[in-house]
Amino acid sequence: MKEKIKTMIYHAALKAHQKGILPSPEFGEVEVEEPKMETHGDFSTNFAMTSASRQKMPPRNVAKAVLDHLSDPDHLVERSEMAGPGFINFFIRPSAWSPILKTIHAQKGRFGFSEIGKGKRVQVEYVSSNPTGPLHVGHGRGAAVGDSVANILSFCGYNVQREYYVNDSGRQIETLGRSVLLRFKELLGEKSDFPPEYYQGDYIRGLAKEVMDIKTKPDFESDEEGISFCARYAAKNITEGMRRDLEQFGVVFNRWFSEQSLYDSGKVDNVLKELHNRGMVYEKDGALWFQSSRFGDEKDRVVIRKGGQATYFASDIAYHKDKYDRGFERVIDVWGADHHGYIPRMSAAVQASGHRKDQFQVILVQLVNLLRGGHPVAMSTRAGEFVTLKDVMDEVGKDAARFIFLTRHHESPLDFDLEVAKKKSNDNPVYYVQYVHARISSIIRKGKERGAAETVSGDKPIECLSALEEIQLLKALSRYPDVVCCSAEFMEPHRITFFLMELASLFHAYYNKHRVLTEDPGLTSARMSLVLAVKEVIRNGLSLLGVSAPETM
RNA sequence: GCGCCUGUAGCUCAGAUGGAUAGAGCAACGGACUUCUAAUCCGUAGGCCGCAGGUUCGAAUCCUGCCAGGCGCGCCA
Repeated sequence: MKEKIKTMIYHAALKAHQKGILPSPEFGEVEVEEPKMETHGDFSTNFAMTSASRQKMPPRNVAKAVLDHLSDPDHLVERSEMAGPGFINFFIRPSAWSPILKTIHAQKGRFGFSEIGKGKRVQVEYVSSNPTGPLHVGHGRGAAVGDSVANILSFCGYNVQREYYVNDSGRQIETLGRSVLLRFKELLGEKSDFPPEYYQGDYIRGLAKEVMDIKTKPDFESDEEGISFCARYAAKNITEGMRRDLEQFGVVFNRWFSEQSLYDSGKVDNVLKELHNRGMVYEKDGALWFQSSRFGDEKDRVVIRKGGQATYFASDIAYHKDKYDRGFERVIDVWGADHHGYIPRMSAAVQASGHRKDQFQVILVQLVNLLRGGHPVAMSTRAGEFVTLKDVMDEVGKDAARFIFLTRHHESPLDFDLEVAKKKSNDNPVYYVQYVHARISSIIRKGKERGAAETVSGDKPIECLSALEEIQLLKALSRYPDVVCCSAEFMEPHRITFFLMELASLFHAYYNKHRVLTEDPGLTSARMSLVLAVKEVIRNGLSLLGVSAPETM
């Protein structure tokens, strides 16, 4: 609808120019918005104001020229007017909204899809938590955001791959091995001072017990062998646990990419050699530095330390190069907001390997404050005490957790209250939205019992949908494709969440005021068509968020 | 000290590319179930959009400076 209005304005301006009323043929982009106030119509444009200087005419004269040349072959507009300093407002004929139902019923679950991605290959990497401990709530938010962004991009015509980067190499893994080995030795009766820099959580003891089951006696040749065995065992085990938790959370990756594999295949060495050949690395103070400052970072960064070990950054350079080598045109990383200082150097690395700056984007996800009944839940990573993602899922359910994670812009901190998330009331937005789906499902069932089933084809006359609440619902449904598009463009799933809450609110209001199943078959059919469309869009939107749409509640 | 993010109703938050009189939910108060699911709805009230300047026809939105909070500034990950 909005697009049609844009076209109308453009054509009117063109015609006015041909008749010599508007001097310039340059119109710029025609912008159309939906005014907040009903008295300003259904759509409004500031076209006259933005092109006033170009046309060298007062805005109101430009507006008049456009208004005088509007043509409306589909008869969408009931009336149009000039307002204020030069706005042009359009009032849509109420019956012009209902054709959207036909589109929805024809496209079903694909309604709102688009081709803006043009099949472009894009990779979304998310969660990528170190395999040194279970996933906690913060990772859950990252998972929800990343997964939803991937869903949305895919829906908008991108060829999306979902990837998890496993940091299964380096010091932290060694520390993990040491931690497990030490607990293992404790189980064998050795006294130890467990160092504070080791992983403290109880799960380490659990892993040590499992190691004990495999190695019934301390038959490690050396500590080194023990560490390496425990490290490999623990990392594998923890990664498997993450995979299970994420699956329960509805998140499934196309690929789990091992950091270690980058070393094994020589890709880290290769990328450093390549950078060396191109003069982008240099030695200083016994270390090897990458010239990230040439690409906008505030200083150069070490890739090989004095002792000869590569930094995490070195494998990250190799990893990101590999992403582009695999053919991804766009790479999106979802990171915790505390890593934001890492963006400039990563971006520099991407540019250094010959890619455009805009081919690499990072979505920063802010932290989650876990509450219970308004009071903070104590969590200390150092002491290894934290509420895991699995705990939260088991307590509040997958749907509530995912939905609530997506009720905020990803860059604003989120209070997650376990009590609220469990509540089955208006406080809890997920049920508010899902309830719409269940209510409509119930109406459909009742309708079928009454033999109204065959009237639900969606192709029946729908002119009788003229109540205010019906027009509002139709307008909201018409907006959905635009919402999805924006959500994809800005990588902001919360736009869909908010849209769904608004649509749900409109539906509940409608439901309370009007009956769908009436004595009038024509009216009943039209209303069935409307609520079926609402149901379809609710399900459609929820699926982009990774939330289910129940038939009954 | 430098950099990034945030600051909107009592609380939690929306307001993309600047648009007209600032938007929800919660909490508070008052109403609505003999009806297709009350996990719902209707009504009332609530605001120097952190502060001060600037840019222009027009600013919550853009620029500058302050104030407050969070995060980051390693040859850690």
